Amino acid sequence: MHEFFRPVIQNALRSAGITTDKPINIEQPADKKFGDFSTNIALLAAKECRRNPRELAQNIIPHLTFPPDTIAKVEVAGAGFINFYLAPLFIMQSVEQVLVEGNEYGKGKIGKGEKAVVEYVSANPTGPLTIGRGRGGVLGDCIANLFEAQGYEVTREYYFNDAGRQMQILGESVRLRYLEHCGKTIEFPATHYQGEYIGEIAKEMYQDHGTTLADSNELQVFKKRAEEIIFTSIRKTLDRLSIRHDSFFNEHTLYLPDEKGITPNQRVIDALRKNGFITEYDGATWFQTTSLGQEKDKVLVKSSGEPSYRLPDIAYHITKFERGFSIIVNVFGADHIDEYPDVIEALKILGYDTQRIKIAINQFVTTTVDGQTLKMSTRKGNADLLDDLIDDVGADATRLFFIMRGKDSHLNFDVELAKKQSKDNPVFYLQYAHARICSLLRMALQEIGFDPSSSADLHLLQLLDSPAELQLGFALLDYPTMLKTSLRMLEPQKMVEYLHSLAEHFHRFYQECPILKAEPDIAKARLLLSLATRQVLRNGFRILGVSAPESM
RNA sequence: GUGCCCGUAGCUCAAUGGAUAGAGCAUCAGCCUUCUAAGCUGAGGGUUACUGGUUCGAGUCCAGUCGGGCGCACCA
Repeated sequence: MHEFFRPVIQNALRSAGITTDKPINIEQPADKKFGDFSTNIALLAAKECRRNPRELAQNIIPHLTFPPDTIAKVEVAGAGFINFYLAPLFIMQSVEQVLVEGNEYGKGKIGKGEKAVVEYVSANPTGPLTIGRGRGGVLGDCIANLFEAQGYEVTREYYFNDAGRQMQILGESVRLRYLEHCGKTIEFPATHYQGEYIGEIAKEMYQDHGTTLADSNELQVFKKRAEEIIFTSIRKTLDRLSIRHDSFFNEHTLYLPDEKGITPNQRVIDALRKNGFITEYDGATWFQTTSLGQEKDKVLVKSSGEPSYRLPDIAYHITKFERGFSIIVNVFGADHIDEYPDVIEALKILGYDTQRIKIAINQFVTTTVDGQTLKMSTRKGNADLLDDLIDDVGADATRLFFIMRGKDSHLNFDVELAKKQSKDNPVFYLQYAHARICSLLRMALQEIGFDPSSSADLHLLQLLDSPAELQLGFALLDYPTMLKTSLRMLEPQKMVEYLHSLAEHFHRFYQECPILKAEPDIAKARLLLSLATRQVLRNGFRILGVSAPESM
């Protein structure tokens, strides 16, 4: 809709002889009495034109030329806003569009021909997924959906590392527990993984191998088995939430030499060195971030000769550029907040267009059970498990609760609320609207033989003109804009809010307007409006990954 | 100490620099012999943590203060 107004206003400014370099903003006033849309261009341009904003607005209005039957009223209000009121006919014609386009309604083409990569979860296989990871997973999945809805070719990627120190400790942890099963007395270090799952893996290995592995100091067998089991469990958990990935990128590949015998990691070092950002001291190789104004240099290669995580991380991002992605999105939790600035700096030095990289950071999750707030704890056995939460409240509530707050807000996950089968629970509020429409349509088929697949009577929608109907119709035509806004902000929460208000508009319409008892043409028109609402709810639910129940 | 995020109704949270700061829950008052009341309508509830600044206009941007969270490894 914003694209509908912008050129018209642009032309009006020109023919009114007003020149300004200010952007033409199209807003949707919070209060409907200020119109369906408004622009503040007269306020912005007033200063450089040396004119009173209201007077300027009055001068612009006669030059606005809209297509017929689209705009009902244009007026100047407040300090100099120009407010637009849509014609009822225009609104209802837009509703027809919803029904014509169906599942495709709302989708855009701005990403056509562009490749985007969205990286999320990326947990190393050292233990089961925690609730905190779940939030990032759902956020990433929804963001990927938003990109797809605008026509991007999206790769959903999971970056992991099955080498490295943490995995070493994992193997060691399993081995120690295994030795316990073999009857040995061991000392289990506090630095190792404490979770019960370690013992379970060890037990399985004991059952398969007896004590035959006890004398070997070889960690590999323990590590391998642990990795397999844990990765399988992670993917199972993600699957329960319909979180999927197209690509699993193993950090290990960055340690492998190419045809010329050079590893991607080494190439990064070489390139940074050529630019004068590599120094060596204390036996290690450093990224000289002090010359970028930071307090300390950052280790790229440890004195042991192994790269630190930072180096492959840079190399990894280079592969994203080399693989032709024009948009690179990274989703991660607040605990990784310090991770990306160095990567960005390095990429900038190496000449990559870092504007293409978008970072979505989600703040932490606390859970409330029985009014008691529990804090997430890491690397202890008592971290809250995502699987337990899904068991408790179900996949739909888990997904929706994770994204119903802005990603920058700390999320307080009220487990009791998520379980409630009542109106307090936002999941039910949304799904109920959908189920209610389904029920209505079933009844309509029975009572008046309404055929939802027929498009013959679409024009009847134009009969509708009550406030409740028009507001619902307006909400429907707002959907494509919301999708774009949500993507621009990398914020699926906007969609949750939108769908909530859409459901609200529907419930009000349903309350105020009798449907099956209305005269036949009106009844059909209202059923079509309901059908369009159901369509938009479904399309929105698909973006959020929430199911659309036919009855409740 | 320092980097990032947050501070808005009793609670959980909204508000692309715009108009009288909004929802839900909770509280109170109404609406079912009628298409799902898991719904709708209405009322009360605010010095947007504080102090300055920027401008036609600030919850929003800038500086500082006070609170809370997360980081600040030759772990990832």
